[in-house]
Amino acid sequence: MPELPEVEAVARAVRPLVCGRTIQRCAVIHPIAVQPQSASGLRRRLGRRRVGAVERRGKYLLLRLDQGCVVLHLRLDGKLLWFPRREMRRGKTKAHVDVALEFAHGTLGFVDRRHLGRVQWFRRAEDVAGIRTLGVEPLSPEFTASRLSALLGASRRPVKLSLMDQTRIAGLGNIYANEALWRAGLDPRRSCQGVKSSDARRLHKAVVAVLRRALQCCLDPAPNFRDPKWWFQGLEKILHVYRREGQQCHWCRAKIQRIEQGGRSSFFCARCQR
DNA sequence: CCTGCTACCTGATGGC
DNA sequence: TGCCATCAGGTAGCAG
Repeated sequence: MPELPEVEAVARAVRPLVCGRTIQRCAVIHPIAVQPQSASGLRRRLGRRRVGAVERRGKYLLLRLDQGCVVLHLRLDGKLLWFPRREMRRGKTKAHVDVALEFAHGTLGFVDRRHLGRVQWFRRAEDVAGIRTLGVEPLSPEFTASRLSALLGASRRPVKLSLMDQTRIAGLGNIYANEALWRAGLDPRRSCQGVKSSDARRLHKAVVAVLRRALQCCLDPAPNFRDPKWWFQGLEKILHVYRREGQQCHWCRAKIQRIEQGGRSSFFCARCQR
């Protein structure tokens, strides 16, 4: 499920739990979560390694180790859970956990019922193709209106697809691409070459505003890894189009429409977005 | 190089 | 209630 704001909030929440701590042991309960790597390889690489830093790149989460780094991707359904030492002794830890990183003070569990997410080890983050080719971080100073204009370029594909293209902008997914286009008043079907510089300025502002607002929402309340059922709450309240087909546009009251683009749902207001 | 489609998985939801 | 179809916030890999 998560896009940039959710992954950033997870990174911030997990950082104080594991930074400076040593992974005593890595247990791979469901090997699909580490494919195409091997469970034994991951165990060997992570065991007795110290976590130096926790970082986010696009939607990837990195645990920098004293040797190499753990690369996590939550994909659609992955989550992190934290089990304090006491719970582990009561044998609660293994429930639904795919990969467990055991520290002296507790265990960090990766769970993903759908098994699309991954926990893997790489010598360097750049060894991951998906990370190497990531585009600009939209909340960094490098992300400017003219940079956005340039990266949309003269392509004829719909602007919504390019917004979600991780090699152009890192971390924007279906929800916030939809929301940014609504906020910018741009039709998701508009071709990139049709996005003029005044549109690009509005779109740039909208992307930044939407992500900032969502991040705020994700940080408060902060992720509670100790509650196995926990996930980000309250995001519905900040959504204007996503999953609101047939409901009134919050700006003009016209009905929100749903169409399909690149196999994903796009939601927009045909009156406000042109 | 660029673009578009499919596979990968499992659970939730809604219509009949 | 049960069954079936559809949908889900992502990416890699492959074909054209």
